[in-house]
Amino acid sequence: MKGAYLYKAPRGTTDILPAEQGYFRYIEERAADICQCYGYKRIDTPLFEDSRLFVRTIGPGTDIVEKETYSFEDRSGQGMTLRPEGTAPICRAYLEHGMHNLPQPVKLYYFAAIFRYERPQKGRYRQHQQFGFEALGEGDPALDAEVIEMAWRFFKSLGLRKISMKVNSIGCRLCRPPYLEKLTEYYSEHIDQMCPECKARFRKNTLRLLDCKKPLCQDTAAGAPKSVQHLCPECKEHFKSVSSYLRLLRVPYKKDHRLVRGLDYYTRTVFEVQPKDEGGAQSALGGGGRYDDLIGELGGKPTPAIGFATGIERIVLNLKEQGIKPPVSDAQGIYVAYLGHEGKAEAVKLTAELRRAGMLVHWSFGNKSLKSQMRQANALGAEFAFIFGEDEVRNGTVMYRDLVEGDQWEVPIDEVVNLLTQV
RNA sequence: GUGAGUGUCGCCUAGUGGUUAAGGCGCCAGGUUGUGGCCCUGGAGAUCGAGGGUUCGAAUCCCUUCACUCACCCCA
Repeated sequence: MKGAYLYKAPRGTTDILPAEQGYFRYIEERAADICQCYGYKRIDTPLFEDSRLFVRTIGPGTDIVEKETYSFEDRSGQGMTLRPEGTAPICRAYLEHGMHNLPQPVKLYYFAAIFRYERPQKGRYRQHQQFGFEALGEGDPALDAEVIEMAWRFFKSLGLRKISMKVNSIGCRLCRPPYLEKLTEYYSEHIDQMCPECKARFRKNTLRLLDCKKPLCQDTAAGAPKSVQHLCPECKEHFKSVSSYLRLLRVPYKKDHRLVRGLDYYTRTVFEVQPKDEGGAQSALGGGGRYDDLIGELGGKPTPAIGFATGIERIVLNLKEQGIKPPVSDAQGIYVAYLGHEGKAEAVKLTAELRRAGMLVHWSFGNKSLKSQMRQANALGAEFAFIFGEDEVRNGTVMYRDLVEGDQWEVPIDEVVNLLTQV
C-alpha cells in the first residue's frame, strides 16, 4: 500500500504522532520552567520574514542563505523566507517594538519551527523545532556565563547524561580580521596536506577549517594559531571574565579553541553543547553565542546581545538513546457501555454528564456487542466501566464495573456522580 | 550537491526462479441468552516501491526510476 498513496509528508518533514508527543511536551515544560526562573518571557514571531532580514544577519555567503532557505515571492512580489533560525526575527522584533525602552537586558525565549532545505539524515530535518532564548541589551560577561549555565541546566534537568559544554571566544570586529589573516597564513602552508573538503573551506570559510573531523586535518588544526591568543585586550578580558563566572557557577565547561559557529553574526563568546560519545554525526545538541553587532547592523543603535538555541528533535533522539522516558500522565478514564437503544440513550446522557464534570470518558459508536465494548474499554486502559443493559435501564440503575479488580455492582443512576466524587 | 545501503499487509519479519506470497504484533468478529484482560477459532488487510527487460515461468536475475535511511557538506 505504501506506494499506492498519492501523498506523503514532504522529504525531511515528519508527523509527530500521539505516541511521540510526550517527549516534546516534557522538553517544552522543562524549558518553560527554566525560563521562568531566569526571567525570560515567551515571544512568538512569524513563520516567515522579509528575505533580506536573513541575508543581512546570517551572512550572504553562508550555506544557510545560499542554498538552504525556503524562499518565495508573495502575491505582491515581496521576497519572503521561512525562518531558518530564531535569532534574527527576535532582533527585528526588539527594534520594531522599541524594546530598548524596557529594562535591559530584555530576556526572551521561543519555540519555533525552523526550515532549512537540506538533505535529511539522522537528527536533521527540513522542518524542525527549536527552543531558544536571547538576552538583548547587555554586554556584561556575567550574562554570558548566566546564559551558558542556563543552557547547561536545561539539558541536565531533562536527565541527559554524557554531554559536554564547549566554550570559545572568536573575538570582535577589531581583533578577528587580523586573526583570520594569521590563520590563512598558517593554512596556506599546509593546504596541500588537507582533505578536499578543507581545500574548499580554505577559500570559503577559513574558520571552519578548525573543526574538520578528519584525523589528518585535526593534527593540522592542533598546530593552528588559536583565536584566544589573538584577542584584543577588551575581548581577552571579557573571555577571562566569562571563564571565572563559569567557575563560580560551577558549570563543567571545556575551552575548545576549535569551536566555531556557523553563523556570521557571532562575536566574542561562542558555546556548544555536545553529546560526549559523538559518533561523528550531528555533534551539536545546541549552541549559541554573543552577537554584539547584529542589532546595530539591522539599523538599531549598537546593542550587545547573546543567545542560545537547541533542536528539539535532537534532544528527543538523545533522550531515547539514553533510555530516558518522559513522565506519563495517569489519566485512565471511564468507559460507558450499553445494550439496545434505550441503553444507548442512557449512555449518551451519562457520558455527557461526566464530561461536563471534567472527566475523561470513552464510549463506543455503532452498537457493538458488549463483549466488543469491554474489549475496547480494556484496550483504552479504562479504570472502570458503566454498563447500561436492559435490566439497568428498567431499574433506573447502572452497572459499575471495576476493571482493575474485576468486580461490579449495580448502583442507582442518581448516585453515580456521588460515587465518583468519593473515588 | 556527493557517496553508500535498503524497499514484501498498519508495524516487524519469512520467502533468493516454479502451483492460490507465509508468520508474529496490531485490528475486527465469534467461543450460546448482557461483560474486558489469558486462551482458542475465524476474518479483513500485500497487484512483493514503480516501469521495462531476461525467462515457458520472477518478490526472487538485469536495467531504469522513485522513495526512504545513513554518511559527507553544513548545522539544531
